[in-house]
Amino acid sequence: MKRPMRSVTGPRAAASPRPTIKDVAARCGVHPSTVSRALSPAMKHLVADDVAARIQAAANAIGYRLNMAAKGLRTGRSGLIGVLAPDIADPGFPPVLSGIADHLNAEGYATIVVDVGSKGSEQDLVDRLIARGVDGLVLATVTLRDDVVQHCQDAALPVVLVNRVDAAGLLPSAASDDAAGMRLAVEHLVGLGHQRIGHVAGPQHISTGARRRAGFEASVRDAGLPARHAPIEIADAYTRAAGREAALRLLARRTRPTAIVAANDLLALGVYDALAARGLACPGDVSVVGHNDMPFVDLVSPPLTTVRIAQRDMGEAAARLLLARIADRGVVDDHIVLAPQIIIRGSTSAWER
Amino acid sequence: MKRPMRSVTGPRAAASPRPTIKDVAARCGVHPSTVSRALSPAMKHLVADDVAARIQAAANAIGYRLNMAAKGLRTGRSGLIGVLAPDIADPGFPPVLSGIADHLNAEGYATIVVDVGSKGSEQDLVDRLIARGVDGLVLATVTLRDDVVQHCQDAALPVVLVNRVDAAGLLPSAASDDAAGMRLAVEHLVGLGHQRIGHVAGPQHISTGARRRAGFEASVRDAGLPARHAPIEIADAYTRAAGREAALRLLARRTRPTAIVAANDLLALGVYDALAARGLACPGDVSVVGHNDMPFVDLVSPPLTTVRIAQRDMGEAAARLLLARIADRGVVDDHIVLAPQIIIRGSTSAWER
DNA sequence: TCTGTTATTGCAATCGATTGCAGAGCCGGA
DNA sequence: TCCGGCTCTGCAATCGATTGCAATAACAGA
Repeated sequence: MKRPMRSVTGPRAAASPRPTIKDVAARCGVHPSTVSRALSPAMKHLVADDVAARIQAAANAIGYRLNMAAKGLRTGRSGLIGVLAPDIADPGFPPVLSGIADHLNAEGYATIVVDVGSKGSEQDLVDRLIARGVDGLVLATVTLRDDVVQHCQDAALPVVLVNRVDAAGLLPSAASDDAAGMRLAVEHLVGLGHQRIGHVAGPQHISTGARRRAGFEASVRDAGLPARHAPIEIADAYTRAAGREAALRLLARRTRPTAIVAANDLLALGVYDALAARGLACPGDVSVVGHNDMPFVDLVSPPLTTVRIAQRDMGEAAARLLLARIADRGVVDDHIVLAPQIIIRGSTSAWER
Repeated sequence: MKRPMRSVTGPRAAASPRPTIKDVAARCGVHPSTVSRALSPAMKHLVADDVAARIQAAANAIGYRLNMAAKGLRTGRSGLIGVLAPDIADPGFPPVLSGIADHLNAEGYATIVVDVGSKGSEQDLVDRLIARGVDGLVLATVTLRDDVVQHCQDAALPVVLVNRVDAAGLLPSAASDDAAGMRLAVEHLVGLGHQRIGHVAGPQHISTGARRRAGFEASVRDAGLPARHAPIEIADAYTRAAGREAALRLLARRTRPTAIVAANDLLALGVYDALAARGLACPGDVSVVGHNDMPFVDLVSPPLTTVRIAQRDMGEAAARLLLARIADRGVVDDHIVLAPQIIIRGSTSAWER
């Protein structure tokens, strides 16, 4: 009776409307609430086994699928998680995203990825996610002192950082041990006999930039190198071009470093460019170490020696952390740090002179 | 000050519940329906200007945000689009995704990306997206003859393919002109004097694999090369390892090709591996051409000559196509094909002997 | 002054699922 | 035979927003 009515009323009525819990109920001669219970693992124990089975069967028969929007409206949980990424196209990010999404997926959550590119304010993007009712946010974008964080606090939205930390260390995060990574790099070079090691640092308002720089300074100090033998130039973005510029400045110094540690593989590739521009050989004249071990850096020439960080694990850890926060808002803030590993390839060699 | 307060009141009680349309209504002394109209661009003309302004102000004042779940429930449109990707970590995909997401975002849609990795059946993933009420799907995974397509048809769900086409050409799609791409590659090599050109083809159940192969065959024929001088080996996946195996088979042939066209950059890198394994130089002994121009292939050694496809545009076109379908289900199916471009780098050189 | 518009606003049903509460039926024990 | 207690199911309210319809007011024209 209802159907015909509808098709008269509207243009798109032809497509059979998705079956609802009511349809299943009608087919089984039970009340919708019973169907709801039978189909919910948590409430299933409240309904008789045979009835539950009948309902299950009917649901399958007519291809019933739960409507998440309706459920979300009633329960206040959407099962949606937002992920803010600085740039999806950055080759470093997909593995992290994959780790996040896989874990969340397994737990029944769906992931909305938002690229915070040139687009309007990050605030606004967050607001749109809030409008969608996300249950939490994974931020891969946060700078050391960031408004977005406060914004989320105000909205009482669970948040975790991935591959970043905030200045105050207030937010839970999953990140690589930046200091340890730099130590691996510096010790590798020192072990090869290098005495003058430069650093192309990343932007200092990003935690990886600041922390890797600090790690570099500490490692170099511990290795007994005087500061003037460990010059630092800061790149203003994590790009190949910025790496090139910074490296050129480093190479222009009075005492040229025999090795350069870059804060990031992209920067390291920029260092390659700079060396080429100056007619210097790598690793013959200058050894280079990167950071992140992003895909295909083993294929560049020379294959890049770099610090591998556990990106997938990082993503998964972040997801787990977020879920824990969502489940119990009183949980202690956690900082998961993942151990890096140095991958020695062809861009570093012994220095003997 | 804020934190303690919150923790005193209880784990989540303190967080003031998100203001609803009712709160705004109460604050303005009007009925919720009036608020709804005032805040909806399409219905705004129904409410007096001064009232609308008052409502706007109040909404801003208390930080009101529309609840998409509720709206979606009522209107039947979620503003969510699902994207099925074969593998997010594949460096070829992010640019496409970025194109899709940016366009959809600008139109007010949010994108849920699902990695169809080792995970359970694709059907199931689609069902979960349907449960979330997605308004449409972008499929980057479809094989030539695929159940998923039928599944979506059954669900009356608008679908577009990206970087793929279906065997029957029934579905709208945005893809690169594979035949033209292969023609560019072959003509480039023929122009360099190559007379024996091999092809490492991609999996034949994927449209790019089949179409690029066909394009190769046609181009080679048109160039006047006999088929026996244009051997083909099929890789069983788009991976570096599979490319290596196929290339090894190609190199083992009686008359070794002097150039190899790979269906994909990843396969081309596998060809590099095979050449290295056989002690052959590229491009000295064998020239290599890839396809896609994925990030950083300009940095490998030698820099890869490859066919660049317009990935970002492809994503954007797919998004536009999908939105058109959603707006008007009767729209004619469209196949958008994007023109490729050859990027000549260091992996190809003249053949003179 | 009366009638017919037109411009605004309110009312109430609705989307689909969840859940506290109440009622029905049944069992065993006294 | 009656009662407490248990299991299972139904009822109805609810989540937040939208929208067809009705109601009111204001206003123009006759």
